[in-house]
Amino acid sequence: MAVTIKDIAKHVGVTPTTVSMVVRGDTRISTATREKIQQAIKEMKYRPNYIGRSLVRGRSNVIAVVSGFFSSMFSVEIMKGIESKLIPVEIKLNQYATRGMKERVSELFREILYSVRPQSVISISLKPEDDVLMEFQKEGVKIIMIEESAGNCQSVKVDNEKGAFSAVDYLIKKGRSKIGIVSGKLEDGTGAAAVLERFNGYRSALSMHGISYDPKRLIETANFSFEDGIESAHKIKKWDAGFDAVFCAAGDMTAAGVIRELQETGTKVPDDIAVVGYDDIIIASVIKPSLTTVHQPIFEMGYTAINMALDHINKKEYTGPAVFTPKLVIRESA
Amino acid sequence: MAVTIKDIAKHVGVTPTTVSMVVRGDTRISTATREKIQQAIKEMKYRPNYIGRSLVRGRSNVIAVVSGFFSSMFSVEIMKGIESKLIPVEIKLNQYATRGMKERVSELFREILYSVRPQSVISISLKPEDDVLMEFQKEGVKIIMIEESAGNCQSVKVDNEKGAFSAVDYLIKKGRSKIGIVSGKLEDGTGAAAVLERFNGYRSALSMHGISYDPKRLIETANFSFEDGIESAHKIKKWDAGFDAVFCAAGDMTAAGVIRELQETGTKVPDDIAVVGYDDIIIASVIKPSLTTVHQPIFEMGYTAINMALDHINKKEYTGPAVFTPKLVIRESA
DNA sequence: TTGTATGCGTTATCAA
DNA sequence: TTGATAACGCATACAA
Repeated sequence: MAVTIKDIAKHVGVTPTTVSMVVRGDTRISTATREKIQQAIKEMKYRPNYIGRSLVRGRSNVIAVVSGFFSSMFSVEIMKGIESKLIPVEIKLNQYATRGMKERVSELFREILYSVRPQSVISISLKPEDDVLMEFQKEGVKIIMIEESAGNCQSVKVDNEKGAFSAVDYLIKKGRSKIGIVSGKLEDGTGAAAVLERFNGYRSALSMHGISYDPKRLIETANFSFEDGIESAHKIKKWDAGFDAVFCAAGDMTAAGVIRELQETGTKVPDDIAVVGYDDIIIASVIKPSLTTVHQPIFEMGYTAINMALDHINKKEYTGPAVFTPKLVIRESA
Repeated sequence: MAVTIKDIAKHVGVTPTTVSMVVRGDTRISTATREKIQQAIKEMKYRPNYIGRSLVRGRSNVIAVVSGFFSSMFSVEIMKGIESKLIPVEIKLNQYATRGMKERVSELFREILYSVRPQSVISISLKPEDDVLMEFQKEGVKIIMIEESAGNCQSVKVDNEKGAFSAVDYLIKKGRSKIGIVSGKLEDGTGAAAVLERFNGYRSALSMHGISYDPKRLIETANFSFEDGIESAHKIKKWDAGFDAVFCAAGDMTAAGVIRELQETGTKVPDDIAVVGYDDIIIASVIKPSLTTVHQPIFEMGYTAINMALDHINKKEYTGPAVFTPKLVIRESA
């Protein structure tokens, strides 16, 4: 069996209480006793059992990170930002994925709240129902929302509308007018704030330039995948509305699929159809033509989220940026 | 405060023991009592506190996944495989990253063993020292190693030597003879099993065809990154050894960098220099020319690892594949 | 079929 | 400066 506080206490000839105090760095213990105990801790290789500690404190030293999938490019980049922060070893990062099951979101959050009892939660593009949020507040567990927001939660956001606007505005200024949008599902309530905001940016850029919106140029996709892009390209070629540009709000991976399939079917990018992506993941600079896209400071968002979480744990007030501005990166595809 | 087993017991008029038994599905409880208790659990929204449960069981319901970085392509694909398995909600997936600090590997594993007390550990390309492995065995915590192996651990592997061999063999049969290798650091002890095996595959393919190995055609890189590829391309152009092909054992991302930079500096791929990658991540089919590469069944490896972990928890014997064979996927770059 | 008693490892409160 | 005692929520051996 593992070494416990009791073993140390017995070995040194003090009580568990005293050992516990030394372990936690309480200054009231005399130097002599402290040194004896620290010596024993080293010799006997004692390590605190986090489970016992959590039980008595009513809370585990966990930061829960919740996402639809941790394998998506966006989540990965967020995780990079989170991992770039030096997190104290005693704080655990737990991952929970809904695996795309929207109906499970609230249930998962409740499960995390009551059964895991974390210090705080970082939610990636996910938002549970209002009564769940209330329960979190009641229990004093903070939720940090990335790409979502709610009254009593801190959130880390990018201005999606501005990002989309800048992309479409650019296309129009380059002389394009039959501009389509490849978007995530619009009607889909949960976790679709970003989708809607980008769509709004697209429409407002059009109307600002006096171009009327044609619903035939809206292509909705579900998975933000390369394959979605290929499928979208088929629709673009098939639909009679005609296109001279596509703003791929569904992200670079999908944009890469669009470009690939357009090329395969004889359409020149950007000559026949210009393509602008969203995210600026590495693939954007690797494909040919390289992708003009809206850069998202995703890494920084992850870094910000973990800072907020740690500040909350340390009872400090977070005072840094929380809203990031995306930036159009011009390359070859538009 | 949250609802506990005691609250339920008081409400129904039984003891906590009885409630506990119902929660865990013990069949000895009479239907009448069981139903009353289940009713109360629903009404009062009781959820078991995993911390209490873990304490008394001496083990938390955690599967720890350890990796250098969770943001690497390889880890991401492994995570996809892990996530594709339906994991019972009461089992938690914890992530621990060494963040590339090799000297922290053993310490991190000990920390996980004694302070987290997980059910099992999935180690991605990481191997702690032997005495740490012994301690895990003594505590009955199983380590499942991906891309590594040790006496008393289950491991999930690919035959790297065979994969590298098939790539280089293919290049030679296509008429290339001045074949370089872009590899991870060879001398680097920890976590470098795969690097060495691929290098061996490269050499044995050469020697099988009577081509002598020229150390000037070995380019070592550190980070498996796109930038590493760019740097490698510079060396390829600069070195007097001459190249008509490059086997990029350091992976597709690096291969993409090599190709990009060769093209930028006027070298035609594959006409002047053929390039073969390793991994077959999505980028391989997206770049131009698309990348001939060795497909790694990384997803399946992750899926296998989580199955091994769950089988261990359920005290079943895992009986599936554990060694995967990579397969050369021929595209345009070679 | 249900209850009693005990303990898991740690910390908090209060007393000495 | 240290110790005694109780408590956190749950599970288990054993008794009834």
